[in-house]
Amino acid sequence: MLDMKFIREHPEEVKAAVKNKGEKADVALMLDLDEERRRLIQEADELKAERNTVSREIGQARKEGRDAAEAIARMKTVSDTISGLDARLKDVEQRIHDIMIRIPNMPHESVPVGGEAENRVVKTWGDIPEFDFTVEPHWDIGPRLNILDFDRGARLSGSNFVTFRGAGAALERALINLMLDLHCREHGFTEVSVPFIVRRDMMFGTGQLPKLEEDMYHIEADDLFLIPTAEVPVTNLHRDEMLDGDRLPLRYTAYTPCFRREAGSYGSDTRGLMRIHQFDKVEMVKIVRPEDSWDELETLLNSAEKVLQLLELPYRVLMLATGDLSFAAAKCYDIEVWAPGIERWLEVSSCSNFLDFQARRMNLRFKRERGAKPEYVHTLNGSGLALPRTVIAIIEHYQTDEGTIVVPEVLRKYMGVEAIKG
RNA sequence: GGAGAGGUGACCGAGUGGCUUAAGGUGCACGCCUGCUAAGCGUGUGUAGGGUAACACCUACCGAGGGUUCGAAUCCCUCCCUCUCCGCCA
Repeated sequence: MLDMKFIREHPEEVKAAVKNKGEKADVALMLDLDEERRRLIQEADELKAERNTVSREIGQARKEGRDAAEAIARMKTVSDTISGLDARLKDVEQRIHDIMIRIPNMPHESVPVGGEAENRVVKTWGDIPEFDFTVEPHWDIGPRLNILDFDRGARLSGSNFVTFRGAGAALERALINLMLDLHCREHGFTEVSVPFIVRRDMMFGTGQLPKLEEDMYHIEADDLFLIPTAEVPVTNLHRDEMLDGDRLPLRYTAYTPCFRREAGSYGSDTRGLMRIHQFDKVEMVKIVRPEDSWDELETLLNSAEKVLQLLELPYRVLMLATGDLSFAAAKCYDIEVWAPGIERWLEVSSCSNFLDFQARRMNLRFKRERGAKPEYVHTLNGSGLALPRTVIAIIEHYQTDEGTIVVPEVLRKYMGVEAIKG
C-alpha cells in the first residue's frame, strides 16, 4: 500500500505508475473520496466533542439531582446525526480502501518503462557450453534414468504435478541443504521453518491478494491458502509488530514447497519441470531500515547468484521493466539460468525490493530508538533458488554422451556419488 | 470435537454504565538530591486520524465487528485468538 499523503502530493506520478504496471485503479476518484472523507470526519468530530461534553454534564446533573431531560433529548438527535455521518464515512472509507489496495507499488526511477521487451540484461556469468554430441532435454533424460516420473505425478494429482525418484529426489534434497547451508553460514541468514498454509490476511500483507486470488490454492472450509512462495509466511512473521531499531536488519531463509494453480498460463512453458503446480524453493527475506534497502537488494542478488556460481551454471541477470514488475515490487532482478537441452533461459530467482509497500499492508514498523517516531521498515525477498528449474539446468548442463549426469562438485558431499547413472 | 478460563499501554496489572482525562507498579527519559554509587523525590513517557505556518486543540482506539444508551473497557450479540483439561490422532 502507498501512503495516502504521498498520493495526495504526487497524483500524476501515481497514475503513471498504475498505467506503467498495467494495473487498473481510479486514483482520481480515490482522491475525491479522500476529500469527502476528511469533510465527514471534521463534521462528525465536532459533534462528538459536543456530545462528550454534554454527556459529562448530564452525569453531573444527575448526581446533583437536577433534571437533564432537555439535554438528553438534544443529545439523542446529535447522536443520530453522528450515526448518519459515521455510516457515510464508513462507506466512503470502504470505497477508498477498495481502490487503495489495487494501487501497485511505484517502480523505482532506475526501472525501464515498458513491457517484457524492455527488460534489461545487466549481467551474464559463465559461458554457454558447446557439446560434441546431441544434447537431450530433461524430460527425456529424467524418465530414461528413472529420476523424474511425470506420468505417475499426473496419476496422483493431475497434469503438471511431478514425482522425483531415487537420485532425482536426492538431488532436490541436496540442493535444499546446499542453499540453506550457504545462506546461513556465508550470508548471515537465519533459517526458519514455517507453515505452508496461511490466513487470508497474510496473502494481503505481501500483496498476492486481492490480485492473484485465482492463482492460489484455497481451502474453503477454513479460508486458508496454500502458500505460492515462502515470501508470504516469512515476511509476515513480524506483522503488527513494533521492532527495536537495533534488531534490524532481520534476514531469514526458509525452505518450503510452493503451490500455484497457474490459472492463466497456457501450453508453451508447461512441459517437463518448467511450470509445475507444486515445487520446492529456498527463499530469502530481509526486513531492513529504509536507508539500507537498496544496498540490501544488491547483496540479496549476490547471495542468490552465489548458488549458481557454486553449481558452475551459466546465467544472466535481468532488470525487469515496469510492465513485468510484480504488483508490490519497486524494483526486481530476475536471474535466468541457461538450460542447454531445451536451449532456453529459465527464471530461477526474482530478487525484489518492496520498500515500505508490504510493511504498510502488514503494519510492520520500527523505532530507531526509544521514544522515536515509528517508521515503516523496508522488506525484500529473493529466491535462492527455485528448485525444479535449477534441476533442469543441472540435468541438461551436466549430461554426458554416455547418457549419464555428472554431479556438480559442490553437491557431491551431499549426494555421496559423482554421477547419476540411473 | 467437548468443557472451562482468559485477551486492557513497551511489560505486569486494577477496573461490573458518568470524579477513567485507563488506577497502581515495572521499564525508560529528563530534573532534583547526594563526596561517589545505591536509594529517594519530582516531571514526563502510546497509536492513528483531523486540524495548525508551527503550537494549541479535537476525535477514535482496552482482541475484531455489530447493538443498547444522552454516555460503554464495563451491559447484550456474533466472530477470532491464547491457555488448561477431556476425546481423537502422526
